[in-house]
Amino acid sequence: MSVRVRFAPSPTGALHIGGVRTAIFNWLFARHHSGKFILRIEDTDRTRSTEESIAEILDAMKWLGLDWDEGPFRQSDRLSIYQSYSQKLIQVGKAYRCYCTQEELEARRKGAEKLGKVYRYEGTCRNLKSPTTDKPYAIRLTTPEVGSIEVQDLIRGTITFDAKEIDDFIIQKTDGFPTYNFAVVIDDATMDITHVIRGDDHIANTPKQILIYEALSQEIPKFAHVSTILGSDKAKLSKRHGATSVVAYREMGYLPEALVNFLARLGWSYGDQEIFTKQELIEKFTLENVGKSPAVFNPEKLLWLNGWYIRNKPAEEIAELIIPFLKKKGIQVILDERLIKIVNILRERAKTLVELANSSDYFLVDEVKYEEAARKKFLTNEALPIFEALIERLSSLDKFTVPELQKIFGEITEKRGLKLVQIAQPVRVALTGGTVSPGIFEVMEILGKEKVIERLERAIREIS
RNA sequence: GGCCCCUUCGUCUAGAGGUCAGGACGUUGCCCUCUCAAGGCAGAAACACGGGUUCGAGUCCCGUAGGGGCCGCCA
Repeated sequence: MSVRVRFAPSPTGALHIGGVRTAIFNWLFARHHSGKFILRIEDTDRTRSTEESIAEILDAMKWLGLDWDEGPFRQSDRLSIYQSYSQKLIQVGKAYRCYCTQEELEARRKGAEKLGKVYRYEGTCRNLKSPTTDKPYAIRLTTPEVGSIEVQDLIRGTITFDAKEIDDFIIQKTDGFPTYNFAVVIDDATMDITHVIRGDDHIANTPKQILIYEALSQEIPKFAHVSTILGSDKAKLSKRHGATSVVAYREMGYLPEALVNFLARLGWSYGDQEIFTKQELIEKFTLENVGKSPAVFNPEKLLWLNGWYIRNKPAEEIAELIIPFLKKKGIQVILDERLIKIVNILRERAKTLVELANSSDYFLVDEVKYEEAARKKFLTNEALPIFEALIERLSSLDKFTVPELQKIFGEITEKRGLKLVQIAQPVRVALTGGTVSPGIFEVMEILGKEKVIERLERAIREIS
C-alpha cells in the first residue's frame, strides 16, 4: 500500500513553529515515498476553534509550499461517523455505556489522590445487566486487565506499556462528541493513514489508540514520534521565547525556504550538509535520520540561513519580495532593473527582507536623512573642498560607472595626499546619510550623476 | 507521585566497538578592504556521572542524576 500521512493541527491559534516542523516531516515523508499528504483540522473543541485560525493555517502552509493532496477535512463534519463506530463497538461488546456522573468520578479521583494513588476507572458500569436507558451516558472502551501493549515506534523502537496502566477510558462524551483519542483513531483508520508522524507528547496516548484499533479490528499504522522543540532554557518552546508563529516569521522578513530548511534540520540530519533545496530534502529525508533527543530552537542559525538564501536566490526574486516591505515603509516601487541592481549590492549585508528594505531607502527616496553622529563626524569643513572638487570633476563625466569613478577618486586622493577612506566616508554620509553602505562607487553608479551631484551640493549647504 | 521518553562542543548535529571525536551556527584572532558585510584562514569549545561486558566503549548492558511528556467526559 502506498504511503498516506497526515498533518492534523487544531485551529485554536496561530500555526506554531513546532507544529510546522511536524508538518514538514510528514510532507517530506509523503513526497519522498510518492505518497499522499492529508490535511485534517481537529476542530472538535468548539469553544476554542476559530475560522480565522483555520484560514491562517492554510495560508501559512501554502506560503511554506507544503501542499496537501487531500482535505482539509474537518472533524466537526464527521460526528456521525464517530458515533456509528462507537455504537458498533457497543454492539460487539468492546465498549459499554457508563452512567457514572462527572461529579462521582471527580470525587473518586480526589479520594485516590489523597491516598497518593493514580485514579483509574474501576469498571463500575462495565457489567451492568440492564442499562437504564433514560439516563445520560458516556461510552467507555473495554480494555484488557492484564498483559502489555507494545508500540512499535519507527524512531524510538519498541515502547512497552503495562495494560494495568490503562483503564476503561471514555471514547464518547455524554454530549455525543468523541474524545480526542477516539476521533484520531477513527479518522486515521477511515483515511487509511499508514504512518502517524507526530510530536512525542502523544506517546502516552498511543497505547490507548492501539487498543481502539484492536477493538475495531483495524490495521494499526506505523508510528513515529518526533521530539519536541525547546526554547533556550530547555523548556518547551512557547511565546515567551519569542515569536513562535509562522506568520510572525514571514512578517519579520524570513524566506519560506530558510524556515523549511532550518526546521527540517532541527531533529533531522544528512551527514554534514546544512543547506538543502526542497528537492534535496525530499530525496534525502528518511525517518532513520530523525534524532530522538529534543532540539533547542536556535534563532541565530535561522537568521544565518535566511541570510544565505537572501544572498543566493536570484536577485530578481528577492527584489520582488521586498516590494511589500518597502510599501509598508511608505515607499512605492515597481520591479525593474534598478531595483534588482539595488538588491544585488545590498543583499549580502542583510539577513532579513526587513533589513534589506530598510537598507535600501536612500536609493528610493528623494532626500536622505542624515544620521546625527555621522553628520557630525563627516560633514565638516575638511570635507568641503573634497565635495567641491568632486562636483567639478563629476559634472563633466560622461560615463558614470564604477571604473570611471574609481579613477576620479584616485586622482583626488593622490593630489591631496589623502587615503581613500578619508574621502569615501564623507561622501558616503552625503549620499546615504550614514557610515555603512555597499562600495561607494557602486552606490554612486546606481544613484546616477544627477542625484550624486544634488546630494553633494546639499551636503555642502548642510556644512555651511 | 505513577508511567513513558530523552542525554556528544553554548546551540543544531555526524558518529551504527578501534576516529587526533567531524561539520554547521555562534564566538575569538588574522587576512581581504573605502565603511559595513560577504568571503578566506586559524583557534577555543563536547561524549552527564558511576558501574559492568569487551583486548578495546561516545557507541552494548545496568544503575544514578538531570531534562521533558502524559496521567480529564481538553486536544
